[in-house]
Amino acid sequence: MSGGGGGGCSIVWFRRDLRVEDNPALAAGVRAGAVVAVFIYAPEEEGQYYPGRVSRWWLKNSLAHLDSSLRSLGTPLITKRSTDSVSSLLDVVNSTGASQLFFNHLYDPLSLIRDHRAKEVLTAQGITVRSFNSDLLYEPWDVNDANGQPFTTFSAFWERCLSMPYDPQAPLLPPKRIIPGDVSRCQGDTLVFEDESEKASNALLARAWSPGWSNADKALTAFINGPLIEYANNRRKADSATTSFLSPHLHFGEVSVKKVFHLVRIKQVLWANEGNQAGEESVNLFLKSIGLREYSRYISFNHPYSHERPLLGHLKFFPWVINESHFKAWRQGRTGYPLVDAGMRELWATGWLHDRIRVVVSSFFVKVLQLPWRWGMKYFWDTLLDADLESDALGWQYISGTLPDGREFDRIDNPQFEGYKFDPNGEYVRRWLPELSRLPTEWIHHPWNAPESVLQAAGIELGSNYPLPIVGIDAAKTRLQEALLQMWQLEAASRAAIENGVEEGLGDSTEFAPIAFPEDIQMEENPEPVRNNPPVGARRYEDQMVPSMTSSLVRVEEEEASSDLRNLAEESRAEVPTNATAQQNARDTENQGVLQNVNRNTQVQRNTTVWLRNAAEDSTAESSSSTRRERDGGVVPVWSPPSSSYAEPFVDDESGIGASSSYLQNHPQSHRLMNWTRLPQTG
DNA sequence: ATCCCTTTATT
DNA sequence: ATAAAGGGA
Repeated sequence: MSGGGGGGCSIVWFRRDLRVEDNPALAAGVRAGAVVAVFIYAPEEEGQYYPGRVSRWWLKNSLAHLDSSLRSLGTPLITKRSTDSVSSLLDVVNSTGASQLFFNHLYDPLSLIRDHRAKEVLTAQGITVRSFNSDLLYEPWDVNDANGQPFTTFSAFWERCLSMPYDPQAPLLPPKRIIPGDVSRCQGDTLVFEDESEKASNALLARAWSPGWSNADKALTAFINGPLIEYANNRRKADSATTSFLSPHLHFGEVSVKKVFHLVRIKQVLWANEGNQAGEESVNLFLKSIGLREYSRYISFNHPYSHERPLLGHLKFFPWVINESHFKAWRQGRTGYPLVDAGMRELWATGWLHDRIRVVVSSFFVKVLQLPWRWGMKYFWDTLLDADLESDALGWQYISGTLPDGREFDRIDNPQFEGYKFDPNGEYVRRWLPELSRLPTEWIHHPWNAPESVLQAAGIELGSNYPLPIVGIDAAKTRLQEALLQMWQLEAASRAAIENGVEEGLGDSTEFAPIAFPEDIQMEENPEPVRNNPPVGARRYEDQMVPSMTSSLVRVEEEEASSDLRNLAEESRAEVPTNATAQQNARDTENQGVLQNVNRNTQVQRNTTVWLRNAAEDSTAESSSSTRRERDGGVVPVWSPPSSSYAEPFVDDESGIGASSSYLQNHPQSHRLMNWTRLPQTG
């Protein structure tokens, strides 16, 4: 039972590194001898962040792809269904006699804790555990400023990454063959990632996307040899298919960032030699987006609560508008702002959104609707094909103005102006909002200003087949000013209370009473009183209008409808207009009929939310010296209070958000993780 | 050169 | 919002 002696095989534990190329853990396993390749599916461990439907679809396909690659190299992928990854690992150890465990690092808060526990538990069993960097150019603990401190702004961080004294490791080749370990006594489980109705909803995804590491590799090559050179010019257009479309591949580690970086750099040198300025600029911009992904891991590692709490403390005092019908209107794309609505419908229909539009819809959510950003983040999590906790947390914190270098909080982006910026001809809006398709470009981004005659000619009746703005921009500005005033007052009061040593009651109770994500029931019930007139062609007008379909897809869609009837009672049923707007690239059109049903996982989420909350609360600790060093279930990274910075005052006035002085000094509640690097790290 | 205006980017 | 960068007189 000791797990075998020195001669045992190695377990390679796959997680979000679903590739055989440039996979250090796999390479180490192969080097050490016989390999047992394992994937453990334990979504309940993710708590509130149980993966969404489209994300699970991707995972399913990616695993199948990996399995067949591994088989062709000599060994199958053993899959385990679990609620406790670590005990499943122990099972595999015991049934295979493995003596070593190899895996690649992850940096989200849950993985940090779980992986640390895995190391402790397996090491205690006499297993040699080694872990590697496969997800980043540089490990977070290797990128520090001149004082050895972590960076607190992106640009400084990225500058440093680009000028590190040593290059990122060169990508590893895939193994030529793998000696299989003995898995005859190791029971694998068949993993189920979707139920019947989800299967139907997912049917169209495969037309637009090909999960799997070799497909990721093809996508990378295609991008580098194609759209990359025009990236700088095109990246501003909401509608163009000129982004890399690598994000879901990257999320699951189907392609290694080091390889991306490496290949893109080669192009850069080439273009630099040719004097191709635009090409170089494009490379820099694309690499920057890779850098943001790196930074998201960096932030997550250094501030493992960043998916739950604002990095700048004062935002915890912001009086969010708890308005579930606004939340619903946003999700359904019925806010009355065409660019926002088009984006939300594309998201709903396809699980995909251009980065620019992500900014537009999330900024609208936070600044105009003033809904709690975590709701929006959770919805992204549930609906995005490339849902990624670290990236999404960074994105939402940036938008919310809760990063030292984020947008200023009192700034409101006007969707009307952004519309003309990112979608100057209104094509994007017309594609996703068929009810506005006949509106002239002059009014397409602000129909509420359009003369009655124009609206009539376009078949639009505001408030009926397309909503009036649910919140006016001016009203939003006013409310935002008031809310900010209130926020600063509360913050000041809390600070005073702490300084007087009264007790941190005010601060802490708010801090740790994050506004709960609405329960699904609450979300789905109380159907909004809807518009009186169905849009032309709509058959169930109480349901949401969604994007137009290509005619070739309508048939599939209708089959889907019948198999999905039980969802009619819920909100998330899509109506399929019959007017076809075909054309454009496959990715855009072929996705369109895909339906989203958010929160299928109610049950699971309810049962498991507690885990996450405990973990987060404990690890974030109070804004005073953390004494909580242990908790149920295992060892966590040990926290240490910021040392000298404690005497420093908080930000002194409203201008503090963007203040240039040290973030950590101004925000001592943001603990640094002190001794993580002391944990066994190899590779 | 210098000023003034426009454009662009912001994680 | 704002600051930096670019362009034109």
